[in-house]
Amino acid sequence: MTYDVYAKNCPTRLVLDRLADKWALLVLNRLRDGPVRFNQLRRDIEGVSQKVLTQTLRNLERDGLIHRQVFPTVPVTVEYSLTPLGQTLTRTVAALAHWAEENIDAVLSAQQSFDASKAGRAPMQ
Amino acid sequence: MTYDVYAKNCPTRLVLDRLADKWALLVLNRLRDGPVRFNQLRRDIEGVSQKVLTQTLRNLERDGLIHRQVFPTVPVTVEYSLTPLGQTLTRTVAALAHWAEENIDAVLSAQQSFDASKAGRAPMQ
DNA sequence: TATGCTAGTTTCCAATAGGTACTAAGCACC
DNA sequence: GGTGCTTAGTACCTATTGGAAACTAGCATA
Repeated sequence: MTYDVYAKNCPTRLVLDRLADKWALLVLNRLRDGPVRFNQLRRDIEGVSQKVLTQTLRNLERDGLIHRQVFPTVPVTVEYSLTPLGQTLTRTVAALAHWAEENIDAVLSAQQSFDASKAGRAPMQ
Repeated sequence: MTYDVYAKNCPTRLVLDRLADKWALLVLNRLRDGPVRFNQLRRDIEGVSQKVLTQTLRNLERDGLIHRQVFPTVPVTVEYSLTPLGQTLTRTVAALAHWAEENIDAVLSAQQSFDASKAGRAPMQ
């Protein structure tokens, strides 16, 4: 059986939904170089709240993309790392982040000329 | 100057925000093979509402990723196509969609075993 | 005893997203 | 003249998201 990302209710849509998440992409990319602890992720990925980071990690864990390991130290230590499945994703995710860094200038200037040409009109919603 | 996707307020974050959007990814992927009209996109990408598709297309146009061409036919025809900048993205986007189709089975079984192991506990929020 | 650490969980509230549905414009067709 | 087509714009209303901040647990340190 073949799946089709364009089809409604197709399971691949669920996967794409998960991947189409800014925080999830940043987390996956950050885990490329090895395990990282919760608060380290929180510090590295600026702007993510504790609650949302927890939710993101839980979702990624549920999807089998990352592994959560608890060390009974004091205070407790929790390390997150990529699973083999997650590792198959990182090449693509890194490419996306890399594209963003490479092409940001082109995007910003496109936005400026777009906004300039639409100046004065009311934006939608 | 180098950009850092992990930094708050970094412009690359804006780009990643835009790409981390299910509908945007589906639209970009759908435009790979050539120009497509508005209602054709609406039919192909099941589940997207008119309003959201319009917003998505406007954002992608603003970012310089797609081109909007109006033909003064009756009724009016509007064709969307990838810009050269957008074309540099399609390889990555297609890889993401392809990954989703390839690894859906692994993800679904991971979800099932995760849910089974957590059965009975209350979910967060 | 009080404070702090990690890794969350929970509650409350505000902002945003998104769906439905109505409207427009301009012409072809019946 | 009324209806329909395409591609929107807009209003209304609700559902979901997401932030801030307080709370938990268990133990170490001062």
